[in-house]
Amino acid sequence: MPITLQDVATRAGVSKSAVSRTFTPGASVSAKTRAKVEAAAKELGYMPNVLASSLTTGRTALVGLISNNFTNPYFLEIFDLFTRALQEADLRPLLINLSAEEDASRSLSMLQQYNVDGVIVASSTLPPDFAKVFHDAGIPVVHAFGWSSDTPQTGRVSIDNTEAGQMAAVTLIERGYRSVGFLGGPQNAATTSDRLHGFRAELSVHGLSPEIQFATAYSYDAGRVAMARALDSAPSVEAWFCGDDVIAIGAMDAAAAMGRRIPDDLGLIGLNDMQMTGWDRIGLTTIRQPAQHIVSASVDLIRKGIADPATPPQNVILPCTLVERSTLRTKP
Amino acid sequence: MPITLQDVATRAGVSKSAVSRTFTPGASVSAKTRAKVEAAAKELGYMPNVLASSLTTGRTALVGLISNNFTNPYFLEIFDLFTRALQEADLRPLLINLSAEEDASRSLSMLQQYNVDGVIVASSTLPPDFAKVFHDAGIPVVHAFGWSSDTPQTGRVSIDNTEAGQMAAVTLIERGYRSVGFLGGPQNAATTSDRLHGFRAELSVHGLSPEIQFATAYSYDAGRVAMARALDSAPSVEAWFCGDDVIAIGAMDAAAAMGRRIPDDLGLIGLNDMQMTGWDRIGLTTIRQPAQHIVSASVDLIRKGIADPATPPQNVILPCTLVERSTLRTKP
DNA sequence: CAAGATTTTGCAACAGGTTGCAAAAATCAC
DNA sequence: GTGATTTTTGCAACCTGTTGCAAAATCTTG
Repeated sequence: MPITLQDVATRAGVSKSAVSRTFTPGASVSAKTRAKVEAAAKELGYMPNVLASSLTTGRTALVGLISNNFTNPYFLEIFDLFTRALQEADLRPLLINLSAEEDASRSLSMLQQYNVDGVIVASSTLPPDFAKVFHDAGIPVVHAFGWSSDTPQTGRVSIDNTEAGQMAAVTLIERGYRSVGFLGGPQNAATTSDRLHGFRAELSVHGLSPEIQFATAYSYDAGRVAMARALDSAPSVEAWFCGDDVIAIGAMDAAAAMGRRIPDDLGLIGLNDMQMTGWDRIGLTTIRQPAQHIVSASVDLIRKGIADPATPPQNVILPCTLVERSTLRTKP
Repeated sequence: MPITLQDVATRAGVSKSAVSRTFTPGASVSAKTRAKVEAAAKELGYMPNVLASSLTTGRTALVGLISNNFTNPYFLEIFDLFTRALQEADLRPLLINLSAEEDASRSLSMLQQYNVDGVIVASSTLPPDFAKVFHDAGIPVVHAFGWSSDTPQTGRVSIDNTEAGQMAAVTLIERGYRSVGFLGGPQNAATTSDRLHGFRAELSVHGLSPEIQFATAYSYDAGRVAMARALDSAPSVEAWFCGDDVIAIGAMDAAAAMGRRIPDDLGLIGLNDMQMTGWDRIGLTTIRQPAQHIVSASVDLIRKGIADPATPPQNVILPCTLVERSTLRTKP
């Protein structure tokens, strides 16, 4: 049913090769034959079959986009950015939702069957060696939003989470908070421990040390229960640095439910700066990840990796910035 | 580099055909050869190349997942459900973000190049004939979340938006609201007009007719500006039926900003029941779309369409339900 | 155990392209 | 215009699997 190379060749009165070359950038075809072929192709409505050509070229333009953060609204923004950036680069995202099983090797074999050109791991909770599996299999890979301070074996694009933690500490201290807490995301996530590390280090410079709590997930509910627990066990803490905006929102609601007013009775600072933190009824002060840049840098890295598989893995670390809203008291 | 059929065949001392048949369900292979082949395949770590086999079988297990709602948090829930359901069915979502250009034929040719087995259009704003393009090209397609009352040419799974509008009207009337408004999504969306139609019809039974406003998008900002305008032009309206939860949240904030307390001074009812409507600081009363069912029915339809391309397009219409929270006054 | 029926197997063609190579055509230099 | 270059072209092999077909092997049955 669909039009093939051969059909076009016959129609244009040339060989298959000529047609193939017409559609291969940089191949040798004379202007005349190219014209004939293009005319025939247009008449017939021909579209080369990417899959067939991938057999010989080894290229599919398919990129695995793996994430396990399908419940954090921030990631819708991330997916929006990624799909657009990939489309722009003429790459097609093959989406994998890892919420269920987090087995890298299963994803790997699936993506290998489809001959993906590269893989983007968009997750703050997947372990750093998750991406390594792809790298070891010879597939260009970049882990976005998940940089941590341990050995960099694969491409990474992220903020420096240690620095983010430090920025949170600096901010809280500036505002005169002395008794502060860290309400992190899942305890085993590499990003969480980096953030905690930076937060702690900066505090200790000022002779302070934080109360510590972990939410079990990057979600409203997890943030809410963690904060309820925290308010109970450490009621005197004046301000909390939350591991993520959505956790912070859960925390806000937990605090409100216990009659604490924000920011008068309790300060909160989040991380990410997802859109809805700017909504009136949220107004969360937060540390902004440069999502747009992280995404475009990731796609750039993948493109380079695809263009030249010998490219060594690269790390890109981008700066984050404070976004002031209304969950911290102003300078004392 | 990767292991091929031939490698396994040589290793196992059989022909390529034998290996191929071992991996083809229902093919004729003796237990002995199957065992030999499986052993060899395991040793070598062989994985059949889906793309190569798609050449002859015509099947890729790829499903185009098209949406243009990458800014509405509700759709993250939808993507989560779809990716899981597809994975469960051994289908792979090839994601297309149509936020930029909404040209069906471009998506079509892209997806044709990849030989997708089917297409799911997950959108409430794309026109009903968007999906038709795929259907006409002989690709099984289902339009989820976008059913409207016009002629059904393709598979559709959705709530009955007319009924949803009616349910909103019934609810508002029950609560004693007499002066009500419709704050719809984009005016040209088929779902919007159905909702308006049902809303209006039910009101007219009671001798009422609604104030009408449209937001320019399904987004917080659009809802906020539309409501600001609405409060200005129709300050006496007591309750609004919003086209969507995120619009409703924007509307809540606009009302709050103008000093209207909810639900005392103004009632609001949304549609979708996305997770965050249940957050304390939102607490939106809304009409729930059975997202889980819509998704699983969509995937079922696609599977049927793939299994037997002669299957006629089917429509599935699922019921919605009211979820009471705190943006409507209680019965008078 | 032979004849017939059934199952298993390998060959070779095929799916829709790409590409190295040598022949053919066009271009250039003189 | 001729020979040397350069460019364009088609042939045929190849990419990785699948499948119709006929031959080979195995199983039935009397």
